[in-house]
Amino acid sequence: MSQQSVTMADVAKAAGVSRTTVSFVLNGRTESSIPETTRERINQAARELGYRPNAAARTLASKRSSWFGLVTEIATSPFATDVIKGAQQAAWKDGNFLLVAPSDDEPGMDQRAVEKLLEQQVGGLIIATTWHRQITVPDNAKLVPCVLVNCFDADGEFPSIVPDEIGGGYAAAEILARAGHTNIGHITVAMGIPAQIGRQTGMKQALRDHGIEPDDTKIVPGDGTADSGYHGTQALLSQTDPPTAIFCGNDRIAMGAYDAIKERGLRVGEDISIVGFDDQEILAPHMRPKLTTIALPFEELGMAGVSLLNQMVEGSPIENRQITIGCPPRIRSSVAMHGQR
Amino acid sequence: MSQQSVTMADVAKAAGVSRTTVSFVLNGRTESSIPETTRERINQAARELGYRPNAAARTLASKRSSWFGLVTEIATSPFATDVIKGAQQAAWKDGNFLLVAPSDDEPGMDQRAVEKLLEQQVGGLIIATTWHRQITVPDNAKLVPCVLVNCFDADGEFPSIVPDEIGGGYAAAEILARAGHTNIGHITVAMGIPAQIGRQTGMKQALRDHGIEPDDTKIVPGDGTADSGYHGTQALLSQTDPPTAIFCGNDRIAMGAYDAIKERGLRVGEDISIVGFDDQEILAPHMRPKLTTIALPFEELGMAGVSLLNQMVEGSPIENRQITIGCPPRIRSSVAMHGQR
DNA sequence: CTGTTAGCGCCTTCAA
DNA sequence: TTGAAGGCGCTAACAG
Repeated sequence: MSQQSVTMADVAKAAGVSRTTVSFVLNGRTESSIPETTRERINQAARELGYRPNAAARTLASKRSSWFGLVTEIATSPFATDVIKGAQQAAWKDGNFLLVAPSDDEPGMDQRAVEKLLEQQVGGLIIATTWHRQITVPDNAKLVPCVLVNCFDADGEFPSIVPDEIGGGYAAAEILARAGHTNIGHITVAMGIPAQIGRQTGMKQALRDHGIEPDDTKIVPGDGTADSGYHGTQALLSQTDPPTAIFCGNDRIAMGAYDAIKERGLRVGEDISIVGFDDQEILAPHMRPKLTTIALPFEELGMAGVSLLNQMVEGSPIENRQITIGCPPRIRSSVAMHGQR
Repeated sequence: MSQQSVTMADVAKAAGVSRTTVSFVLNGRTESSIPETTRERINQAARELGYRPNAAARTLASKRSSWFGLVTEIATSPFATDVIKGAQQAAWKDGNFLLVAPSDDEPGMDQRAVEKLLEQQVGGLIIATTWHRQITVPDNAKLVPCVLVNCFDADGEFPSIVPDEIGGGYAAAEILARAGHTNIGHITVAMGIPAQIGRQTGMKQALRDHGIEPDDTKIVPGDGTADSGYHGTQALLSQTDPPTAIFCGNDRIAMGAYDAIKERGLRVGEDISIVGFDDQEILAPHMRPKLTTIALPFEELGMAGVSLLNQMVEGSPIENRQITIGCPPRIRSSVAMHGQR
């Protein structure tokens, strides 16, 4: 490090006071009130000398660092980067940093990542995943406060923050039902994952609440790819009584659905209504017609993660160990009113 | 921090040696050779006690930290996250961390970000942007080694690493020319930015090299959105001698182009060939037909950034201050052979 | 209200 | 080959 090194002692000397005094005013301690003039003198000296606090020294002396560790595979995938963004913003606001360590499928890597993070004296840990699922948390993560984001552990030992898949599925189906559709298809994401289960459950609930009996023959299993959306849509539209609306398990499925619909000479948002899920910013607003979809609140997940962590670090009791965050609808142009009531 | 605190002194005591000795073996110093038995004894003691080095103490004492700072707006945008990924991997491999600080449009914010990073004793700085462009670097960034990634400063004071836009444009046009197309349209990204200028320049060069005289009436200015691709394509296809192939300035433009083409009852990859740019992983491989495009080497940019930084920190002379990294083609299914030679 | 005094955990030079 | 001692820059009791 080639930084010039101006220390507190230097500032103290220049201002003609002791290091303690400098430490107090520079850290804005109010408990012992120091004359405004002294204060000013010190601040000025610091400025003139170009004093810059040394975070390592501070961490060492105070035994508390200004950063949290984030271990995640997200850094490796473009899908959920907003959780990093949210976490970062929240941390940054308090002058804290996020140390992000890449998570890896290779077994044991997570443990190593956590280990490195602990060496850096992180005050807390966030473990985040790209897609909502169950994980097993490395043991050493228990050494500091730790919260799970977009994932959860089997026995709920760690507080976790996840999207409200059920609510999202409900919202999606409701949009369609409210538009007058009664014959609604669904193409799922990969079977068995929380997103699939939750969204489908929510959808069925919404249908029932709107007086529509869910029909399992209208639900075709997909795998989250555009291809599965394409083929799923073809299957649905080939039924004898084809749906007038389809709730696609995610935006990419919707992308495939668009293609299948257009290929049949039908029009999305007129003949067939589509609702997606995820609200991928690169995709949804750019489709033709622009896709009505349900947003995954990644940024909020990240923010909630650090704020929960903050609470834990400060020792506040946390009331809610399983926080679920709503998935808000993004109404655009792929849904049409259908028939009359 | 609630970590149990086992220090080197503890290990030393347990192993019956001095702290110095412990420090030497734990850091793998070879210069003074310590008996294998002692070594083993120390390692075992460390393991048993659960010793974990304290990075803050190490940084303080050695005056060199194990991290680089990355200031970027990328953390805020899903478009170029791979540069973080690449940088992180490269850093992580050496046991180093990346401290990433959000960059902000608000003037002065970058300076503040750099300031915070310097306080953390970063050994070097990377400044990265989402899209290739010129920036002005905050003054304080000069205090440590600093490299620019996906951007550059006006007077080339900082080493910078950027994608080879010209080469990419050349490759795109060449794919089309080699497929036998001679009437090739182009829809640009936002006018005046390096991507637009470089790609267009490369394209024209490729055409000339293939005996095709560039025709400016075939070049329609866009703005990088799917909408501009849609309208640009309509314009192109309405010409009296419409192009048989279109080089779209980016993948989203290509997305719009697909829609316009399909709407006219033509088939992408048969009647009209399309080449994109960027290779957005969420988009390009999911389009129908899958989009042939030119990849932006984000990950490599990031990796090159930290490896250059490593060199600088170690004081190695750097020969190349302006590194440009190739944009490799991704051949998929949107280009068809055209006519005979 | 301000200054003195100890460390924090580790690295590193110097002796032994 | 190993041990002793000093110091990195800062915080935090505790005096004055």
